[in-house]
Amino acid sequence: MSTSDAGNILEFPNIGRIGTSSAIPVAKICPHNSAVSCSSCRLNELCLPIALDKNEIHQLDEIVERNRPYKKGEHLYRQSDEFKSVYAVRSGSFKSYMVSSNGRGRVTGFYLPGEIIGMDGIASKQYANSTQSMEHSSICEIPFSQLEKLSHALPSLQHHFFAIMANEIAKDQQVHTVLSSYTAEARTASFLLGLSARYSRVGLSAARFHLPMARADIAEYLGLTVETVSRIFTSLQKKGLIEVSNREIKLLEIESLRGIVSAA
Amino acid sequence: MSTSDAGNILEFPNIGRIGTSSAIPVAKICPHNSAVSCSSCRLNELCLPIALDKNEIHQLDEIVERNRPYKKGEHLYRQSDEFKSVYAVRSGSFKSYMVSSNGRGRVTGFYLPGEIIGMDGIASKQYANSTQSMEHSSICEIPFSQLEKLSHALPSLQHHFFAIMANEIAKDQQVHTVLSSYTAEARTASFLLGLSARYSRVGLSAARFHLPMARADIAEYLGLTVETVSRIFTSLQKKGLIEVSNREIKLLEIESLRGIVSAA
DNA sequence: CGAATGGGTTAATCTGGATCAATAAAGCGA
DNA sequence: TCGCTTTATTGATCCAGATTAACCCATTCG
Repeated sequence: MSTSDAGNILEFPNIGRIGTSSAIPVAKICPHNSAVSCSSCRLNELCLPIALDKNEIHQLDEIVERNRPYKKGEHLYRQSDEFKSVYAVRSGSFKSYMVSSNGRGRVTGFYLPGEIIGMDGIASKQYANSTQSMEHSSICEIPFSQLEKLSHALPSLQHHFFAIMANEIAKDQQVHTVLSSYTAEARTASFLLGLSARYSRVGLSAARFHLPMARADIAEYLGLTVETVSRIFTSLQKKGLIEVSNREIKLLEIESLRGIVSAA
Repeated sequence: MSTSDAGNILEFPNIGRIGTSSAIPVAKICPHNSAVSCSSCRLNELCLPIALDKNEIHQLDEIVERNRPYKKGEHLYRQSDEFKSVYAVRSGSFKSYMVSSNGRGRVTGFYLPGEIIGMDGIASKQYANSTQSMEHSSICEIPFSQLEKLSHALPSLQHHFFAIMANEIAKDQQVHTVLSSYTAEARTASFLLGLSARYSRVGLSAARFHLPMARADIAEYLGLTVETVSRIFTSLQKKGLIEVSNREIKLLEIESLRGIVSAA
């Protein structure tokens, strides 16, 4: 997958690859306390520094602020806060959601290590979502005005940031397709395959992973109810396509899952 | 609204304004044969040249290619074509859609004058959608490699293009919310209000406009069926909130329509 | 420790919007 | 202008997924 899958989690053929990257080296997730610099961060091939040379990474390093870790449930920012920075997930995971007048259906994205959070605030100068840690997590904060200045100095950074944003747009359009036409089962399969792809790009197993989010979050994200998500997990398990135990997921028949998605 | 509402059509409070723009002057849609240069284009306050000074607009002008007009149904590009340019709608309208293995639910966006098309192709170097004219339309083509170079030379253009892309991201997230939780009626009301806002920013009436797209396109875009869209148009009309006659729409009770959306 | 709390599953029923079907009305090419 | 095709409306039925309602289990906390 790509440098930033942030904001959605669905798997599609042509989306999620950034043009410049060819073979992305497998990296391991950095532990919370590692990565005092981008050059030493194991995510640097997936995150902002992609395609930058050593000297350029050093310049990027200068503007990155490595904040204290976030506890589960802590907010990175809230809807309507003044936009100041974008954030790269170093470890853990985040979800963003919108508060709408009624109660339902508001999770807009999940963010895993190496992904960029907060780009929705750039245009209006305030964040359009609230974003919250789903587990103990750590973050690199990149003040946007400085990122802009640096992008101006480093054409490859400008190019890459354009690509990160464009990738987000392309994937949001895929999500649009999913939400507007897939069945509950196809949405769920697509969701699992998307997560799988995103985990595998940070060097974790594509076939076996931990869900950082509650069923209710998945349901909101996919425009379903908790009960439906739960039922579909059970039914996929009965069909032998996956194995679920609490939040541990094993994908047993990835091809069949893909089949469900493309039949949708 | 903002410089680029491209890709979705829903109205929301904080989305769709670009930070730098304060009071956007009302402009009229340029006729097909006008606008031989950005500086003389009546859309220049809404389109790419926003926030550029005279000299900068002139430089932008140099890279813009003003293509022959597109007939109804003609393709601007097709899914998987090599990405080369982004496009600004000069007049008319376009729709973009994705071909998925099954048949249904594939329209991903509508594009009106002043809006930017094709950004989904930047990341993967090929277009993720096909995009097609919905009526006799004209377009400005902006070769992306040149836009990138020029953005590097002109910080305000870089800033603005970041904002255009970010705006697209923010609005796609709003669409996510709509598709994942709104009822058919709320989706439709939201759609009409969004179109209204986009028409009014190019100087046309917010209360009365022509739908460039077929009911089937609206249905696909909103994740509904033609029948449902048709029924909801009829029922909104019976309630006295709108008046529909073929593709002519009059919004009679904008506040009530907003009420439907926020109750959703 | 027992109780409260938050997640998760399962089952029974209900319903909004899909599907199926028929007709009407525009648009359009010859 | 006619006939054909495409688009839109309306009605009757059906069904995927929502809703409602128990219930289970793990934490956590007084």
